[in-house]
Amino acid sequence: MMFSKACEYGIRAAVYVTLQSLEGRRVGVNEISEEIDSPIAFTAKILQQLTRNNIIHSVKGPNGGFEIDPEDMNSAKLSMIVKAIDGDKIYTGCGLGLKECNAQKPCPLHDKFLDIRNNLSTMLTSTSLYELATGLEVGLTYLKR
Amino acid sequence: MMFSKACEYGIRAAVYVTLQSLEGRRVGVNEISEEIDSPIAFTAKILQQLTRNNIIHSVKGPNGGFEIDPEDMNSAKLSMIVKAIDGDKIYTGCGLGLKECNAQKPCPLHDKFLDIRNNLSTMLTSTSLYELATGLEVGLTYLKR
DNA sequence: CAAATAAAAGACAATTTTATCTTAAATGTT
DNA sequence: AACATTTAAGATAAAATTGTCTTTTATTTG
Ligand code: FES
Ligand code: FES
Repeated sequence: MMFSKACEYGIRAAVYVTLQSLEGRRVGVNEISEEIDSPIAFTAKILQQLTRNNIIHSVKGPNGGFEIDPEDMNSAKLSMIVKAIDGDKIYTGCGLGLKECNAQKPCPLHDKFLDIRNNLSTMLTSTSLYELATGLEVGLTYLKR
Repeated sequence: MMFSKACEYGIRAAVYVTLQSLEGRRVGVNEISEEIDSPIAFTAKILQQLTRNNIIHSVKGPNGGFEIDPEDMNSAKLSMIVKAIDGDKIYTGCGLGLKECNAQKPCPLHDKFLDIRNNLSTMLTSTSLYELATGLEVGLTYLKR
């Protein structure tokens, strides 16, 4: 709706990886997709994207899996995940679908849309994986239902 | 990105119909899709939806076309179009894709997402077709580029 | 080194969204 | 009444997104 399905899974997966890395555990695709209730093979693809974009880190072989360096948890923002998976149309696209959002030749919704989009953008660039994982840790939030 | 393509076309079409109805002109699908730069047959389908939902009015036959009663221009809000075409997942869906947004068992993004969503929702329910058409009328905004 | 494990990569399949085309129904004009 | 015009409806088609399956590559362990 706001994000693609791939992006939703990507965020949930990244948050779960963060939570587990906080405990020093590396996690595999099977566990991840189980815990965030997502299609496993599709989730694997998405984790690959996150890895290629250096948002999380992967290790092959026995006892391998995905992890995120605790040092990076705070600097890893939602905006990075969204950009890696959905691209930046959410930041640069016109709300009414004109080629590009352009203040010189704005669509009728431009001003109002820009407002919303800036809110969203600010939220995404200021929210870290660490922040999201901590709510989970204390049982206040959920990644599946 | 935020709205489906169908919804984008729907809003642009509705605004164009409003603009023309302001001048007392009824407009056909061909002219509409020309003026908003959208695929014609697809646009026709979308206009059907808007008509079925009583957002605009259609007249068949020679000199027929689409129009909106000037009395309705102010009460016709963007939220109606979005709801008619994209449904209400934009209002009730969870940002991270959990079955439904639910404050009792919130996803990690719930609070922040709700904020954005409320902004968006308020914007959509308070913006009328009339308001959007007037900007166009005076040449400040555009429906195609 | 061989075997087992786990991610990476690539081909393929299903579903949804976007888009087109054809026929039918309604309405005004001659 | 016949005809032209224009929306409505329904059947298809194309493209994009979502999802699966198989093979390859890297790494650990015995
Ligand atoms: S031009 Fe449409 S949102 Fe800026
Ligand atoms: S539960 Fe996810 S947005 Fe409310």
